[in-house]
Amino acid sequence: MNTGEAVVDGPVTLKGQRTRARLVAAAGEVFCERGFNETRMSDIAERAGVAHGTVYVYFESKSDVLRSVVADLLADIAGYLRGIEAADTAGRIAEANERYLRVYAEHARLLQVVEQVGTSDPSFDDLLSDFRERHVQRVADGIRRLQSRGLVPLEIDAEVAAPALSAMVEGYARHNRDFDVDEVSGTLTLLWLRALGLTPDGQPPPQPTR
Amino acid sequence: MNTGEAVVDGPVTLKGQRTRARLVAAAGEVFCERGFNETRMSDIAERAGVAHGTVYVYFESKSDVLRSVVADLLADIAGYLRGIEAADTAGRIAEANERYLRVYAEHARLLQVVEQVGTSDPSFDDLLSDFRERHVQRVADGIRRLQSRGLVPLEIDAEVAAPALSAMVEGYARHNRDFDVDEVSGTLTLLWLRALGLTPDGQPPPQPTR
Amino acid sequence: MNTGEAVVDGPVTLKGQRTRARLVAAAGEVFCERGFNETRMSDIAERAGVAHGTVYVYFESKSDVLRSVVADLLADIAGYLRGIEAADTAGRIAEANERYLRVYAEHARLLQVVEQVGTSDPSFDDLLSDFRERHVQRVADGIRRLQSRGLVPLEIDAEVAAPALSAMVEGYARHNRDFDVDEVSGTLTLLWLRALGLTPDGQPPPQPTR
Amino acid sequence: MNTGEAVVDGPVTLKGQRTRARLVAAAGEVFCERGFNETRMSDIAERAGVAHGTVYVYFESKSDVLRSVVADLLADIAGYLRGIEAADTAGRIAEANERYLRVYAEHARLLQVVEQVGTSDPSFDDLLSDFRERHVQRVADGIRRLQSRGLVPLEIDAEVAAPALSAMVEGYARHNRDFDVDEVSGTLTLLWLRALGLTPDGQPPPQPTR
DNA sequence: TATGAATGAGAGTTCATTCAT
DNA sequence: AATGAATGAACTCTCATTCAT
Repeated sequence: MNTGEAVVDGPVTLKGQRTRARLVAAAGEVFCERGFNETRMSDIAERAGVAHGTVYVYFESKSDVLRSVVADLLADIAGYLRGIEAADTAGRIAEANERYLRVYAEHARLLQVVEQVGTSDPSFDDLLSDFRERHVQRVADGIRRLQSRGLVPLEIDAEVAAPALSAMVEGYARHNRDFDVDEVSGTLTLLWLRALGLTPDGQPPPQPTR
Repeated sequence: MNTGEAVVDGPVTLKGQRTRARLVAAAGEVFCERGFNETRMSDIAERAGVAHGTVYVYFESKSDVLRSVVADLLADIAGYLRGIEAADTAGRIAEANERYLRVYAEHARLLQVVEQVGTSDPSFDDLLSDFRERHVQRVADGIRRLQSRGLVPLEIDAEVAAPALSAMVEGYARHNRDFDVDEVSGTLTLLWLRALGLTPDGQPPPQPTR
Repeated sequence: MNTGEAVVDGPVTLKGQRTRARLVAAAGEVFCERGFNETRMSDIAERAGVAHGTVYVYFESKSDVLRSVVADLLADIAGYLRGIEAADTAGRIAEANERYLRVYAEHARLLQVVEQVGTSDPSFDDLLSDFRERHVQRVADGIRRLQSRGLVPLEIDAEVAAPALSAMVEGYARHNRDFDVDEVSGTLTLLWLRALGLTPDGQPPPQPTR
Repeated sequence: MNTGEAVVDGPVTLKGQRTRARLVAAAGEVFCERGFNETRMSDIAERAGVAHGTVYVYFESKSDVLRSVVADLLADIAGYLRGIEAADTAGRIAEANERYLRVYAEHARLLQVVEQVGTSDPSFDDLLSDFRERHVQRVADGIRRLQSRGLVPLEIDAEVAAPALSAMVEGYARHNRDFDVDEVSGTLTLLWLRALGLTPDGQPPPQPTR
């Protein structure tokens, strides 16, 4: 005796859960291939191997499908960026950048699609903005910590530098199709460190005169 | 009966030229407000104060309207970025960044819309990519020139640094609504210079030991 | 495997009978609240606290559910109208009208819904027409009996008066939401009696000259 | 240079006005034949001899089409009921009833359809209720006038009698398909007059003793 | 008996585009 | 050059009904 709706509560049975998962996966693929507006609900259904109407058993609308896809996506990305293991400053920055490039490259197309939708649906814009904002704030905190330790000059405004450096890495990944992470992440990290006044080993450069 | 088509040759009469101009201006506005997909041809016509069908006197399709809008836009931006006047390295970089931030901020929404369309129509993607690529190449040339003069270390890969630093500035402008150019352009230029190993006066820092 | 179908034979077990009864009751409620077309099978199921598919264990279609609801309804109404106890003519008419008003008011919404469906499904139209026709014929018989006893003038066509006076009472109830039966039934009966040429005590008025 | 929408302002050209009129006429026919829910927009278009989408040039939705049909209908009916010419009381009542029966019979099916829709869309219910209420109030005013002239006994509550007698006539027409107006209107008027205590010549009966 | 996932025909609605005037 | 009526393909979403479990 279950009066709840699958759309709201999620599927109850194992079969239902599998179908829903297939749909989310299929939707992710098709959105990447065709973009959001150009994707038909029937494309998603077909890709998942179910009937047209089945999509509406699990989702309320096409936007709702995308929302589920994005939820999975952001959770995936967040997990990927967590757990930096390097101990020293330069190593941590290098590792963070490398991971960012890697995960961004992997999901570039889908992120682009979400941005596309965000242009006309603010809720998706918010989703990305919030995610990015959290990331930027972590970076800003890191910069301020380095400043308090005297490793980064105070003349650098962390509130500007954090979004700027983040944008540098994200923007590189965004605008360069199929780059080799191993090749570019070194240079990007180098730029990042120098911009903050750190040497490649994470130390401030010797400053004889100043 | 007129042998030439207005759509191809452009309007002949003064009245026609004015109508066409009104339509392009109206389209720019409406695209910014609603995005491309959400804009109806009738919205454009209404905003321009003409009948629905009149749009097709001047344009072949909705995409064609956008193409005209974008042509104007990119020409405008290109003009804006041209003619840097500062003489020294740091000043030129500062001026370029400031102009970029300013023009980007002014047209951010429209650029975003073009990108949105680019997601599903490669011709618009190309338009932006080519424009950006030309900009990036100018930056890369600049970096290489500085390297050849010994002002920027050779360990920096200009082919990576140029798109990265460009992305830093563009990305900052993209993700920060309504920032104050005067406030941030200083920090961004500072980061740019330091990243390349230049001091704020455009000189390489004194390097006593190395 | 059971040879008899529940839908045709009615539920066998006590549990089944209870579920079916719950469904009919739930359907009656929801039909009243939303109308037939606007009611979803799932609304009925939900209201009855069973799964969507369960409705089809007991009913063949949505129309079939309504048919069951209507069967209950008409039986209920018929029972209500039966067993007039008053002995004299005026009293019988008054009692009949009062009961009619009362039972109609109670079930007004559901009757309206059945009529709504009758607009496109003649079988429901027939259900109501037959029911009404039986009622009208009883009234016509009564009028003719009064005419044969000389209490109602022969110039009144019983075949017209019966449906007309019935419609007067039904129509009053139909078009006046939440009227007070006790307040209006007196006037309605008075009109009815006078129309037939009877005084409030059920006697024809003294007719000195004619 | 017309920026208004046809849907709101009505068609500008003669051709448009004709098409709109054809659509309203066609819709009236099809609604009568199939009922509202069972009528497809394409049925209306087909009947009017235009393409599917053309309906949406003139109407916003299926309900909007019905609204236009009803507006025409009620205006037509109101015109029909206006302009009673008889001079004496009984004649006026007879004429009013006859006209009502005639116009109701003519539009019975469409009125039924509107009522059907009213079941789930209160705005249509209101349309009919308001129309009926105005009619009833005119009747009530008439009864009160007769009472003030001593022609109708004060014991009759005009607020009940008016809707009741109106319902008698409407209800008769509603429930009897294809009746002959000339045959029944006499009896109905007779009942109406007697109910109010008037003789067929519109005078109160001689009341010797009372 | 009961469940709830799955189906798919079908409806209303949208809107870029065409075209007669 | 301009109009605005007309088109119709295409799309999203609904929901009664079926069926495997």
